[in-house]
Amino acid sequence: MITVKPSDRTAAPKPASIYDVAKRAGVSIKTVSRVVNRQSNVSDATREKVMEAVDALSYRPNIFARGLASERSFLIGLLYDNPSAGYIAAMQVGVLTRCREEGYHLIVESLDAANPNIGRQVHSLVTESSLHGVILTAPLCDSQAVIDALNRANCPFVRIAPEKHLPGASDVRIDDFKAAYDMTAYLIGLGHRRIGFIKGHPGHGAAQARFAGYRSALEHAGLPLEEELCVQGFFSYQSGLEAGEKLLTLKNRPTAIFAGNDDMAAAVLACSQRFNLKIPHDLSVAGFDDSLVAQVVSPRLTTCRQPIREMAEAAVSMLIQRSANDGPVERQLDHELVVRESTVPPPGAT
Amino acid sequence: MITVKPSDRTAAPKPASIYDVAKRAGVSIKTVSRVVNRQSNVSDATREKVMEAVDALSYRPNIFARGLASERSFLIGLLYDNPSAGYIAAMQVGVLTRCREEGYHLIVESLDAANPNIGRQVHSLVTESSLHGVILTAPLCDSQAVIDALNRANCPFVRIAPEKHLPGASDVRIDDFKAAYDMTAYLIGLGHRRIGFIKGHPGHGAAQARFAGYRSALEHAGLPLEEELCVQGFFSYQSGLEAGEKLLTLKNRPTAIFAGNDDMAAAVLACSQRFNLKIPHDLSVAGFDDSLVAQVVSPRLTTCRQPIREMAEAAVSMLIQRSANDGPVERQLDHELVVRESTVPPPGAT
DNA sequence: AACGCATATGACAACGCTGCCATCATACCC
DNA sequence: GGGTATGATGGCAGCGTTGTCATATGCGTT
Repeated sequence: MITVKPSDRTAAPKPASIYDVAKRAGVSIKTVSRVVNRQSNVSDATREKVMEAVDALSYRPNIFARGLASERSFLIGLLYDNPSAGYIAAMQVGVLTRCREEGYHLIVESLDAANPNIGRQVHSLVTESSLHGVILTAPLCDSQAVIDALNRANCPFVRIAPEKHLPGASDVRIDDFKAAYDMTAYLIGLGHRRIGFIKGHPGHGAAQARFAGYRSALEHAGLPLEEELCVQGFFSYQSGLEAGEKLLTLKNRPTAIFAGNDDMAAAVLACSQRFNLKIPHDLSVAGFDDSLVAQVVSPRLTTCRQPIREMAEAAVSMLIQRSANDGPVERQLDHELVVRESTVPPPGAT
Repeated sequence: MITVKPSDRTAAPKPASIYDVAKRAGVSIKTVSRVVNRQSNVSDATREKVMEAVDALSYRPNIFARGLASERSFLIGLLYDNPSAGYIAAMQVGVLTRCREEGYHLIVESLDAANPNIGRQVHSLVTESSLHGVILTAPLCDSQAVIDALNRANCPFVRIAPEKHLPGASDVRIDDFKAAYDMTAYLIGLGHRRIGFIKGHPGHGAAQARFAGYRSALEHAGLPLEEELCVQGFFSYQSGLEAGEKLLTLKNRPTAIFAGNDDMAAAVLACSQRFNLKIPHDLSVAGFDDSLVAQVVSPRLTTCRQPIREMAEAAVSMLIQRSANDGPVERQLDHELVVRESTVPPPGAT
């Protein structure tokens, strides 16, 4: 019942080669190569002829021949180890967008950051397919072994939203400090005076920066920093549950809780049910990241969006423009406060 | 402040080539090639010598040279167009696992299924990099243009959980009929007698199969199929909201609702709040897919899991084993009923 | 001893492209 | 008018591997 037309299968579908294009355009293959690679020293007339032939034959250079003959592989590697699904998906979209625009292809590899052989794995992966550059996401981007291997292979790389700072690395990130500052200021603006904060994993640079932003905003508003309102979390749902419990059992409980990421904020939501608190009426909750969770919990979370897609695009651009011998670079993109239903003025506010 | 040790950058990191291995093992490069490709007609002694050299030098064949010289590219393509994030991530993990095991690499491309040029895009992508095979996910896997292009390029492909049936395609899927049957039977087993069903998008084979499974389970249990309990949805959250509304305003409302996918089930959860129904106490809700949503809503959804990872692995295996000239193949994997907190016996049950 | 046959190994071209160098024409300078 | 910079183009080797074919070796048969 399911069949294939034999004709579909028999034809040998050889794509057009550079020879075909050269013949059709009446030039040498070398000239075709020049045009295709946008090199100079080709007359406009010739370029046009070649372009026409390229279009007519739907010619696309063979990536293997290209990779073999030149140092340029037109291959970007995306390396990750088991990150959040939404995160990697959003990133990949951004990466692919830019790759397509630039005629690059994307090779994806998932690695185990805990594997002691990780450095060797990365090195052989990179050299064997002479990747043009690689993009690293958490937690791989926080592994010194990976960075070292990449440097050893002289392979440019960019880390996206790394958590720790690592010497010799190029990064794309947002300003976590300012983002947390903005969120806190927004909550203060709503009228909140007692704002709880759930810290992220200590040792993660981003977690620290966010906490610092929170403190700074309080300070600027002339609000005291209260010890009991700042509890330690570890970015996990579970840790958010425990932290939320701590905050909500306080005699003088906060009117708003700002969690270091969305997972922990979602945990606070779940937790508050047990305290019979209506969100946002009795308690405002804010998260960070604008991950998928933020949009599917009820009420949806006010949070701070990292422009993952744009960050990924920026990373590819950096990779394509830069050479391995440039020094490390840091690039910061704008975050965005996403106000949803989980935050309102505190109870009793005018 | 951020610096790179110069030594890290200067070394030219040429990976070992087949020549190095041959020299070290004292054989010709051809013999090395034979060993590496697991071909026959190599003596055990020679094989061992070569293997040792390969290990010592961490030799890995250059993918470009390989792809250029042979028909085999060791490249698997994963094509998709904007699917759910969790879905694509889970799939990718499975694909990567098998690829790694078999020494293949993964190239990912995101395409626009609606683009009229899609066929040409796919064709040139496949031929230019002579992909060994490609894996298609929804909605690309339901595009006849894509299938045609692949067939034209003589490129093997496997579709994962396709929604429509398409002639000449190889598929990996679960038994949607049986899965929906099982879920319905489970609800009946809990004591439910009035079970609402929210249908998926008409025209999607899976949606139809699920509805058929639901009906069949009712029938086997001697329960009547009631028109008013079966409402049309379209797999979207929004459609689930509307469908839920319809079901919950019924005079004789169901004690359980089985939605054709998790998104619609999550919508029923949200919807039931407005009717002041406590889930699961007043109403049991079941979804389908075990997508991320199912785990983050509260209460977490009872649902039916598609083993996406395993399906992806199976797809890669099929691609590696099969040649383009084999006919299309269908492979079915086991689903799994995931019972969580959203389903309990109906109110008033013993 | 001569032959056939299977098994093991190597020599060499080819894959499609780019890098390097050579060539040729043109334009400009003193 | 001879010399020299500059732009446009082509010839050819070589990238690291595999496919094809040739060769060598060992063994059983007659």
